[in-house]
Amino acid sequence: MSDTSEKEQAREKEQPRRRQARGERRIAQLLEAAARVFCTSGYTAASTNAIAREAGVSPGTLYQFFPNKEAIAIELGDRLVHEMRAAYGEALGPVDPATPLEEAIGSAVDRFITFNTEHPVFFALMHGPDVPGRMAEQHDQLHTTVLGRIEDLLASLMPGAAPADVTRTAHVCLGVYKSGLELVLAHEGAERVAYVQEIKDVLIRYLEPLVGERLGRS
Amino acid sequence: MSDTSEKEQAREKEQPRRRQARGERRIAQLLEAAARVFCTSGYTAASTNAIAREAGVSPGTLYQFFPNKEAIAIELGDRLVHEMRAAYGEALGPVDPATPLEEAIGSAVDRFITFNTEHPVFFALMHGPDVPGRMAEQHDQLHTTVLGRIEDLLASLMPGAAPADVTRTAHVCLGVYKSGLELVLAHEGAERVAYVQEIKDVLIRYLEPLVGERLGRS
DNA sequence: GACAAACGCGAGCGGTCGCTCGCATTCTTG
DNA sequence: CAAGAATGCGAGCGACCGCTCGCGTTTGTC
Repeated sequence: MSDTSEKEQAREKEQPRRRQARGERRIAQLLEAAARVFCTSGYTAASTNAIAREAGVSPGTLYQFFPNKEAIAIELGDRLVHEMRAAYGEALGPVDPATPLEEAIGSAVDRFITFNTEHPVFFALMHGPDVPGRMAEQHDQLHTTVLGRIEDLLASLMPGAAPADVTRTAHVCLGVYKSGLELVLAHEGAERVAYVQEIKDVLIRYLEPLVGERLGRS
Repeated sequence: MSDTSEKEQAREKEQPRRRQARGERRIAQLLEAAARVFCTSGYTAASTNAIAREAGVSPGTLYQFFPNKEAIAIELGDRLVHEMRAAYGEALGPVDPATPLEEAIGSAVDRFITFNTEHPVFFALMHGPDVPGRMAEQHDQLHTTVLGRIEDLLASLMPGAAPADVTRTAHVCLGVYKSGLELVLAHEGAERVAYVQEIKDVLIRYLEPLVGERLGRS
């Protein structure tokens, strides 16, 4: 009964499908178009017909490469997460205890701000309240991963704190970053730079008292 | 030609319509139902049929009292804003220079958190990325008002700062509050209280260096 | 009690959206 | 070149949504 569908699913994973170069190009083209549309309309309000039109193809062509609307966002999200991990995976890695707090926060914020400004669709997809089923899963997974990294980083900075406090502090840091990112994306040029500095200031001043007992320089 | 519609519009403003007590009750009932549905689904995803069902009436009855879906949210927003102004309008009023920073921030945060936890639909309506036309206006107006209040308050605390810096600081404060509110609403009991304290800590530590030159106590 | 206005109902209209299907075209393979 | 697979098209299906309309019921007024 379910043998067929299971086997098909398995084959889908192993051999994603026989594709020509043209097909791969169309997929990239469609994902770029989807990123633009998602950016301006959000996931739910974006229509698949609009994505196809933006890509300059027919709705039928879109569904040649994606089984449904959600799969487009999933694939887009997967590629973004992959790219983020490849480029900035170490941004939240274990921090050198000799590094001053300002420097650690500054470089982490800079890396993530750079990524988010270069890929504004990332914020649109991961912040929308509308994302359905499978996408929420993907979102939660990334959220948990990032949060875990921040917790580890914080735990190494404030060794005496209770786990619950570390978790709470991590949530606050991520929340501050997200709200700051919204402000950063809403401004340009010098003002944008100033807002980036504000994020760093907020985080530094928030965390400094918590890591006060750390070995100071000199 | 347009005479008729103009007069009707004018009359609509002056004499909102001949209503029976039953009608007023239905309106309140419908607004409560709408608040629940907006809370769980957001504005766009909420269907007018679902609101009517939640209120236990037919779609036709709903449209007896509201010209369209947007008007429901508008009316709900108006009542919430009115209630907020009545209850907490002074929360961001001119601050007594003798009040310590912690106390000023603490009481302002407490007031707004109380309002938002008692009316969760307020956050849902004012934070959703989906709000259409007229509602965005209402949202912007409130946003501008609150921001202006914060700016005035900050200006009195940091007299030496440039206006652009005050504006930026106000945006950051509001952003921090909003992201904190999200965390507060996501938790309950003791943990919720702890997150409220975190908001205060973030704001106090962020603002303290900026108002350092203020007259200190003793 | 008579009359009008307000209230209440729910089938259904017009429109959009996600998605399909039949068929034409292009590419790969032998 | 022939055959089959991949690609491309766009009209349109089914579902849902905002909203309407005709008609029956309740309420206020004289």
